[in-house]
Amino acid sequence: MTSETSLVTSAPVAGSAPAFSPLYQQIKALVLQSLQSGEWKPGEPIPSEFELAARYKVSQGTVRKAIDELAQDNLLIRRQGKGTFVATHAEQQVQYRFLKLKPDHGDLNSQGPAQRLIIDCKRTRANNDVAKALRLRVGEAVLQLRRVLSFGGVPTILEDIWLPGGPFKGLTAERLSADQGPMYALFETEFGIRMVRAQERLRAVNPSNEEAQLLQIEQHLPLLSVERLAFTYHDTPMEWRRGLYRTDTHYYDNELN
Amino acid sequence: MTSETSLVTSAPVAGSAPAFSPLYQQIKALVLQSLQSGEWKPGEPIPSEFELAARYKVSQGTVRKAIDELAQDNLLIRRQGKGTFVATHAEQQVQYRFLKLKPDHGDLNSQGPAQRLIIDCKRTRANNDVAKALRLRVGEAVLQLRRVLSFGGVPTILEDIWLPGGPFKGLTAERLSADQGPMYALFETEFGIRMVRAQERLRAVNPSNEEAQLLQIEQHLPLLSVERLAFTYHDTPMEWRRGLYRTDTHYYDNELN
DNA sequence: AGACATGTGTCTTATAGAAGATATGATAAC
DNA sequence: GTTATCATATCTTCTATAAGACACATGTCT
Repeated sequence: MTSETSLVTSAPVAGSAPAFSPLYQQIKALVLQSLQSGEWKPGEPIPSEFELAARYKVSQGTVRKAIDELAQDNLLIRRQGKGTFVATHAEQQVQYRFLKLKPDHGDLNSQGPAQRLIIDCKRTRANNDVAKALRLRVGEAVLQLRRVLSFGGVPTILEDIWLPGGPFKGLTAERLSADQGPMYALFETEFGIRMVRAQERLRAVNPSNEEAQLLQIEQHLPLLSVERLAFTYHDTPMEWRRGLYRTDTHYYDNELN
Repeated sequence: MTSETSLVTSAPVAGSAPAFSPLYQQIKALVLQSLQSGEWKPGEPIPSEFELAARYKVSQGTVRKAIDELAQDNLLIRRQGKGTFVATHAEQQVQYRFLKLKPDHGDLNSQGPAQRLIIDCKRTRANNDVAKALRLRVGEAVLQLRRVLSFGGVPTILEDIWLPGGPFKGLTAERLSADQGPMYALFETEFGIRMVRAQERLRAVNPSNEEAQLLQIEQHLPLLSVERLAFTYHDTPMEWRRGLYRTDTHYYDNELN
């Protein structure tokens, strides 16, 4: 253990502000810290519930409740009999966890994996919009890339992606092209950055001339514009992207509850 | 209690099929049944955890876990100190629970409540698509209605809605117009039907001439098409609707995790 | 108005056994 | 001897129970 982490007891100091939280929430925060610090890496198992209970000097049940919530948020994955693992984007089953586009007929992977073509990849400076989204100052170094995703040979998604230059120092078009598998998986292994959640804003738009050409479609075909802000731990934005989806052969699937 | 509901013990009969489920899952199913049967109505409190524990002859902790999951699914709402309540669409706070459209600036309700204009309301027969979605036979009676939602006086959403004729017998345009508040709230109070979850499929489309006129927009403005299938308890589809959203002044908001 | 009681859900601990996964060692078959 | 199979041990998460303290809401009594 790195330091003595004293936990606030459930009985707050009399007369003090109501700034206390349940034990299991504090445990949750501590586990989150270990996740963020990289003590346990994506795909690896974390210590067992009893180990953690001993480490934090609480009961196993309290650790359980903390882990339950983290598993709920898709930060951890429980596997009975095996252990609890740090979630990753590199899993075969849940590839493209954030991609909600489905073909009208069949399955996304029915025609083999997606083909990825990188159109452009350059370092540049954050403009107003990008800076605000990524919480940078205007003019700070950012990495910008543009790519086309094709399914079964048909160009379906055009994406512009902006990444903060600091955390992603050393990312090149070659590195991206060489890699198979999802981009978010590469971010984990190469840069230690895990995308945890994202917020998307959808609109119907008409493509520009250039965009229509890249997708090999007529310009009058409306597209689904998907602006996505992706976050790492502690709600830190780490990627901003804008995708243009063809929705004449696919649809964006969403569950409400 | 209506009948003796014998629970399967955690030790299944030796040699039998592995068709058993945890106790709390069985409790969850029983509670669900009471919800569906209308024993506890939307907005009302359900019995306390200890009461339910006594009723089902299990411990309070087991009931708790069952209720936790139902609360997770938004079927119940827990309020510390007050009780656990059947979720409803009639709440002030969570009005329009299934509407994910947000204005670019400000709040949906900043300019007062939505204005609703019913364009059409007629009984008709299910065509192929509607029948399949609502699990009816082609030609069965359905209720079809078309309406326009305006925010701050600006027509923003055009919706076509199909409802199964049986469960919604007696629904008229007058009844709909008279009612303030969300449609789903009226469904609860007047027809005892609670929409529990929904599935949406989004596309970018060009409006037809008629659709553009109803929304008072140019026909070249692309719209977000939102097909929604809404379910009651036990995954029974009870409504199919197709909305056309203006997304030049609003956006469809979605959280991924 | 304040103090108190009561009923609700919330949190924490402790104990015990079930169920899934995996390694190890004994035993049988080849 | 080697390989296959089975039983066992042990580790993990999962389920269930019980008890007590705490927090929140809402009364009732003083």
